[in-house]
Amino acid sequence: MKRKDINHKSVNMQDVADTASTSIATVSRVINNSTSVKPHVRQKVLETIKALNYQIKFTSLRTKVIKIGLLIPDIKNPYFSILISGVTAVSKLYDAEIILCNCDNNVENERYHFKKLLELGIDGIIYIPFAKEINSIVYDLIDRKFPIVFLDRKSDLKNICFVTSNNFEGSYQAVTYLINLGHRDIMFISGPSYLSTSFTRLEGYKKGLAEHKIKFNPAKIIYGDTYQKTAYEEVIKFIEKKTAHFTAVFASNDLMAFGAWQALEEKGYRIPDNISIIGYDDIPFSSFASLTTVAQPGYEIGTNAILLLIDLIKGRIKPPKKIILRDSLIIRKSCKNIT
Amino acid sequence: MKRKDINHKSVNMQDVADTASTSIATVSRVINNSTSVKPHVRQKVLETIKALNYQIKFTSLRTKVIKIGLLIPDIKNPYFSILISGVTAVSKLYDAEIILCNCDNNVENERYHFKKLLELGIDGIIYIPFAKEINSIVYDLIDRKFPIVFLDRKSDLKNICFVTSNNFEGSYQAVTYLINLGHRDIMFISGPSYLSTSFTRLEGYKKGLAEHKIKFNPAKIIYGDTYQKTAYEEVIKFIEKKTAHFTAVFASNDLMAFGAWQALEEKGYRIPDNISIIGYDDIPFSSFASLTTVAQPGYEIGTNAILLLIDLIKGRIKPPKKIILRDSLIIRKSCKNIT
DNA sequence: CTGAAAGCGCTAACAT
DNA sequence: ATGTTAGCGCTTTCAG
Repeated sequence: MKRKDINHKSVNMQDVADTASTSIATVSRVINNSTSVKPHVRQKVLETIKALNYQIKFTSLRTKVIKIGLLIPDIKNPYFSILISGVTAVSKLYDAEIILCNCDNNVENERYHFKKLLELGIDGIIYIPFAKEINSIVYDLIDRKFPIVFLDRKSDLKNICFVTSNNFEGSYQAVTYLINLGHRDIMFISGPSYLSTSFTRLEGYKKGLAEHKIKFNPAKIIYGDTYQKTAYEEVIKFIEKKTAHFTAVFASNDLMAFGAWQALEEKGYRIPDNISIIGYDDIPFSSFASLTTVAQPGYEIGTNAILLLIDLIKGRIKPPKKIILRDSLIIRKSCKNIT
Repeated sequence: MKRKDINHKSVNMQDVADTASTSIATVSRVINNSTSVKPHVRQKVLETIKALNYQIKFTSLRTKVIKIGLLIPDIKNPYFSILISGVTAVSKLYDAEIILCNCDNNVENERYHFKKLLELGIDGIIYIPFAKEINSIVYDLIDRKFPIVFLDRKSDLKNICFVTSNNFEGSYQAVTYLINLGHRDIMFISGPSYLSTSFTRLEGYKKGLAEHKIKFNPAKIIYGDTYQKTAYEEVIKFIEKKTAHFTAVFASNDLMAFGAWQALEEKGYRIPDNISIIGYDDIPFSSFASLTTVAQPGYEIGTNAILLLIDLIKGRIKPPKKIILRDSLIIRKSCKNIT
């Protein structure tokens, strides 16, 4: 899409200078309050700007606004909305421009967006990985020392900056809580195993079991894809096949917890009377549904990410740098003591 | 934030031209596949680009990518997430850049974002109004014929483009459904009355009552602010004060429906046994919670909005232009027949 | 087919 | 205090 297709001829700074009988430099000075300009000249320029309805623009190629690309796996996941609200809140403080890229959990989209963002001349990227394979573009960016911060994924990559939360600890807490409530058969609904969050949460789950001498049973693990729908379907299957006995479900995110909840209700179980459920993320709905869950500080992850990115862009810090925030168990009413 | 603060010196097109022993114009031609370039020259240029790790950029001031500002009242509202997903899906087809602005339901933020967007030289704006007063900047934009499309608000403004859905019809259907189920005392939780959606939905509610000879009782109207929390609080108050008798609640959005639901449960009512509830929007959670609701085609509103905006930007159409999509009642399990 | 040069809208260095 | 001019990184005439 080229400018020439666009129907919009507007008055520019030179026009203002001309009709105000001064130079373009002076107009620029007035607008930027840079060096002092004689009051009556400034006055005149200001008036001319109004008169011509000139739209001030900071589009010089020399001095640019910070442009940040925000790559989101799935805009419809409420957890990411919270995270975005953290990013946008801080962006205002720096007058930074946030370019939103929704990948819809699709690797092709991700690749497309990386390419386009780079072509747009962005200054940095906030990246939430979701795919199995790290996009080759990403390796390239890291090599080039391009400012990029990873979210929610520790990864084996060297020399990257990331902010995440302590998923291991959060998961461990959740499982321990269930065990203390008397549960020993705990179904775990994992996200895709290649995501560090999923993996780490599963590890936390295992540690919780191990610490209470409960044998880990792989049959009790379901692999979902973060979506509510898939979790629902998998749990239905699990129940129909009578795969394994369980008294509690720990889902790797709230969306999947709700999918499981729905499936269980449909199969005649009542929550928490027959089955206890814990989720992860603490999306807004979880409070409504009284879902006990592990809260991730999504907003803070967002604010930390952009702050870190800006430091990177300004060259104030160099990778690697990691920020790990704390997750915390929020006890509500979806779990029952069965001792 | 100025470019000079930014730590990033990169190879540019001139560098490529130099080491490929050709001119910058030729490099540009190769990149844009514009005029034909001799195969071996093209080859050489391509190799040089790789060798130097040159990042292709479309940042010329002459030819620009379409930049669209997306002003969202509240990114945390799942309904807007759906809408955004519609916008971003289409944006890809045009390689358009979407600049996300989250207003957090705050007029100052809205003003800030309008100002900044304009300064960034965007080509058009997708605007979801939420404030009582239309920002003065907006009048100015309309006067200037700046490409802007309004969402979810019909408004009294002349010569604007908007896309919305038939809220009147949707609301009317919902109320009629409740009435047919035997409900005559229907509490209505409105959004802010100055929003056309709120207003129109209230009108639909009134029409539904009128058609069945049920007298409209203002005492049964609660005014919320779109948030779940406020609806919750207002319903609690309503019940405690025994303001009016009701057997059903019709909320102007799902978030508020859930707020009401929460309040009712807390006060000992069971849904739908004692009270029936209908919402509006059909956010993803409503299906989980089995909330009967009026579905707004958020995704389609988003796609239509950006399509319309691009037409506006390209000068293919002129305001006014309105697109009105259809809302439809989704019957689930939050309502009960009480006849 | 290709290079030189003008120019997009603005800022900043340099004169005066 | 202000005007002139070079340039940001690229595209696009215009010559040749």
